Amino acid sequence: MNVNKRVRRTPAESKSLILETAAKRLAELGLHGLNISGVAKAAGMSHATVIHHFGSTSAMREALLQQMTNALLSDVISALREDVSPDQILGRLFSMLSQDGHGRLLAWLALDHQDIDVLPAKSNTSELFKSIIQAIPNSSDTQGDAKLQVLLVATAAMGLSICGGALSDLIGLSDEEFAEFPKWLARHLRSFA
Amino acid sequence: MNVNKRVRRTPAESKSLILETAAKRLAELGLHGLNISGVAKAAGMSHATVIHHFGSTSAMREALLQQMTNALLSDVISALREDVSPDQILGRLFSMLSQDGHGRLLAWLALDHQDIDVLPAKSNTSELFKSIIQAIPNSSDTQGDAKLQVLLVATAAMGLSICGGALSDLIGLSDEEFAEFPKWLARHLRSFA
DNA sequence: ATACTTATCAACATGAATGTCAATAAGAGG
DNA sequence: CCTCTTATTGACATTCATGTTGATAAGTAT
Repeated sequence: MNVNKRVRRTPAESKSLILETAAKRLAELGLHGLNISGVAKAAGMSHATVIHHFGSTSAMREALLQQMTNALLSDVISALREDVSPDQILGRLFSMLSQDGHGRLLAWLALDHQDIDVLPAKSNTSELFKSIIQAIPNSSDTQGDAKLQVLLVATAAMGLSICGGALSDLIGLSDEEFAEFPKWLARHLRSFA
Repeated sequence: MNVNKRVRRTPAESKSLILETAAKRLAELGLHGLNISGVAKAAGMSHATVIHHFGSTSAMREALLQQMTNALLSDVISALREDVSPDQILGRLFSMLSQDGHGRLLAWLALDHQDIDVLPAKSNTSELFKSIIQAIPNSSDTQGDAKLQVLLVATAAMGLSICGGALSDLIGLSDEEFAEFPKWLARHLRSFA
């Protein structure tokens, strides 16, 4: 039949192809999609190749999280540099966290190895939150409020990305009401300050 | 050495022993602890016995969730019947969800088989939410607000039970500030109405 | 062309988790 | 004491994911 033709990529090409595929599978298949064999198959290579580039499965997943938080960080930072009004920042963060499986991936990592130190991209994420907190309108005596607001937004976004649909069903929200949730939350957060 | 002595329990005893052990392991070891072999070992029986009683691993986990949501439901219902003031109800729900791994178990179930229909205890949970929504003070034109508040509390509690500690670190909250979070949220929710 | 580096892959080894099955024994009821 | 039900178990089979290794070939440099 076909002679075995090998595609030989540069390491950078391979890595980005793999991570791209992994991200796609995360979005489509959920966290099940983030195993070596599946990703490799979807990327059109053998799983040994993936291990060759990343060293291990968990390293691959951490690289993916790294990449995703980097993207998130730069998104938020550019938003902060633009003329986005400060009271919209939390809304932005919220939607960014609940989209693209960011929240799900974070949650999965936290759930899987609950021995937390594994949380990678720590410095990045920390920087991200600092930027946001500084950008939130603070009255001087509600110093801590900004942090609590961020915590609320982060936890809610995470919970939403995991269980949002199911919870909405259980609570009895219509699709329209459910879709309004981020705006509703943003409105109330604005009134916090 | 020792003659093989078998303990013969009634099916009810076995089941409750297994679920008890599973709950303990969920709290101590996280979701990793919820595998057949581990639970069986910790309960002092062979894993075949566990399968004999529950039929499968996932059935055991669903039974555990069933039990936990039942406990949660009766807790909340008794709280509703007592003289708990309505504006404390969300706080109660919040703490109940973020304790004992309720949130983590729910999240794990949702993450694992994201094919949602597996969500068991649907009727129970649904009833739970209905009771709570009815108990929330509603102005007539903020009919939907109660539901959104519940959604906020549920998602935040879930996110908190998964990532709370890590997020708090990343955001830079002190332990005291972090501990204040539920009260802080409850205070603001009260002002929603 | 030749040699060298290394990305790629098939095959194998390993280990964990789940589930099945037939044999055993504990207890209940006759 | 005998019988019958069934909770319990060890051993086996299966599946799946991860990781290893030696061989192969694609591309680069000399």
